[in-house]
Amino acid sequence: MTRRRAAATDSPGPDLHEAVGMRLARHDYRYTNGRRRLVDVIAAAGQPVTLPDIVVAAPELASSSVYRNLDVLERSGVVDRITSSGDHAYFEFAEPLLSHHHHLICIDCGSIEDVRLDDDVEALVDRSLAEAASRTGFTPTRHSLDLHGYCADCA
Amino acid sequence: MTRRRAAATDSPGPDLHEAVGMRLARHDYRYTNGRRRLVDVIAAAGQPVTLPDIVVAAPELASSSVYRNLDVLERSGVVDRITSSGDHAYFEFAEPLLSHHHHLICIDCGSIEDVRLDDDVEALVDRSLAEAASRTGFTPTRHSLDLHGYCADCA
DNA sequence: TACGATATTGAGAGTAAGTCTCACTAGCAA
DNA sequence: TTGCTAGTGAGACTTACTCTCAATATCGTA
Repeated sequence: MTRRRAAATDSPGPDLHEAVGMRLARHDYRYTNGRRRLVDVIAAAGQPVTLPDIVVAAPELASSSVYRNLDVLERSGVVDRITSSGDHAYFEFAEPLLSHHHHLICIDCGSIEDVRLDDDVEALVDRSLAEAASRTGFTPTRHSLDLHGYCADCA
Repeated sequence: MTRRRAAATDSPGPDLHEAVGMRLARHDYRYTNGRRRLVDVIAAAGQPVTLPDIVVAAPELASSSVYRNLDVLERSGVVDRITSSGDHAYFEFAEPLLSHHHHLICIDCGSIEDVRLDDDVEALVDRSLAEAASRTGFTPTRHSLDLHGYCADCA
């Protein structure tokens, strides 16, 4: 599979953990060893990961706890869940832990890569969407702009 | 739930069925009574529907056949599958049977509404994405631009 | 440091969306 | 009509994910 950027180090700096800890605390969650390990795995992957990816990278983590903690991290705004058409959901750090970006989703193998767009494109999209949403009484929290197609390996 | 447009009539014109039949034929699929009924239900809904929606509207259709036929319709380019974070996948007509649009996805109740954006915004998004994708060898087939947030009922 | 209250963990049972099987039926070509 | 193949439907099956509950880790307080 093509890695779109170099994998992070296995031990991310204290800033990431500090930011995650603050977000958890804001929601009255504890930053336990298991959650710290989970954050390490996601950081080390450097790309959206599935539950099997996580358990392979950290077999000492129980699946049930990983599912539960991914949910906790999502509620705390640490992680975003990406539901593609594949079997598993993908997880990656939410903004601003990871800068704003979008996804190239392979409709064949289900892999997901990140891409970034120009700021002015983002601004225009946000403005148009907000305008369209306000017409229906919808309160937006974020947008997701994904490109579906075939990755380099499956083309 | 807020309907974003009036429901279509229960009997869509022959043009829809003709277009669907042609797409199925192109993939060597037959346009059977069950598939025709399924197309009728999706057309009558006038919004993305889940499998339970379909079975409630047409109890004479067997779930297993509906799943199989949604798959056939998707392969034939008649229908698009929208995987939100809810329990069920949503289905709606693919382009050009339904004009290009995007989704307002409620992160509370999971409902999905359609919205349309200005053509120049769409063009810019397409250009930016195509450019970004080409850098990684990705071959795009379509983009999905969804806005996540709270619908008027859940806000 | 010790303690008590409580959040978290982990193994495994449970749930349910979606897929598969297979005998039967409908659709189509000749 | 006849024969061949695609499609159907009831229900078994798979499996991603959730729930349960006894055991354990965490944290505030003294």
